[in-house]
Amino acid sequence: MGVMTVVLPHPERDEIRIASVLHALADPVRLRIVRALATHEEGLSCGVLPLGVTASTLTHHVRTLREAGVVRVRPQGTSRISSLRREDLDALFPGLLDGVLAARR
Amino acid sequence: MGVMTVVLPHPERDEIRIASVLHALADPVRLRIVRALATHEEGLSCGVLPLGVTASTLTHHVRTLREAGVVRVRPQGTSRISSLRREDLDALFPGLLDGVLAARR
DNA sequence: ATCGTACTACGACGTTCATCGAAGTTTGAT
DNA sequence: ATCAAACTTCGATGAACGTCGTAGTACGAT
Repeated sequence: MGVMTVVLPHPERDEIRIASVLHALADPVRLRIVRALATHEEGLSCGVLPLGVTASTLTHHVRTLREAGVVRVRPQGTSRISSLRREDLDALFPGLLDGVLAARR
Repeated sequence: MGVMTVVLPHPERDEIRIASVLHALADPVRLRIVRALATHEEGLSCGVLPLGVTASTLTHHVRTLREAGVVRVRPQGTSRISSLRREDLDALFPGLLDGVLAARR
């Protein structure tokens, strides 16, 4: 019975709050995810990344990013394709994302 | 016996880590402090801000910001003057601070 | 020397968080 | 109809966090 396919809730642009975004970005694993997504405009299935956490932990992190408005997630087959919400973030907090990504290491 | 006056440790610019900075900024009270400091180049005693937390909680927040490298704190009389480490942050993460401050509300 | 102000250290408390494993759902391929 | 792969949900666990109150230290003024 379809529960997995129930639409994934994403905040509208106006609902994105800076504190939530910062909290979402303030975790090493999630930061690595964001960096990876930054180099894959098309989006990608985070499961392919070598993050060193279990699948259920990854689910938790991707949900945190999605609910904060940092990533957009769309189902594709048995996978979920995540992509950075660059336009929204740049519009709301111009420079923030670039600043984060500029951090070497 | 001077314990209060023992130098306040600040990370060098090279020691500032993006994850720590983001974590430091990801709290409503600390974000209000940073916003206030952004409009006071000279720095100010955070105790004067209407933050709605006790003095000991404020100490905790200012220490978090200082240890992350977001603010510089210098003793002055019985007070501590905090100021934003704008140069360091802009050099390390160009745009980040401006992006955070650009967030309306 | 005393006092008030500004801040800190310490300990406690409840909450949130990152993590995992086990069990379950969905989808696409066989 | 079966099966495997990708992901989710649930519950548990230990760590980190924000908050406070109490007690204490440092400094400036009286």
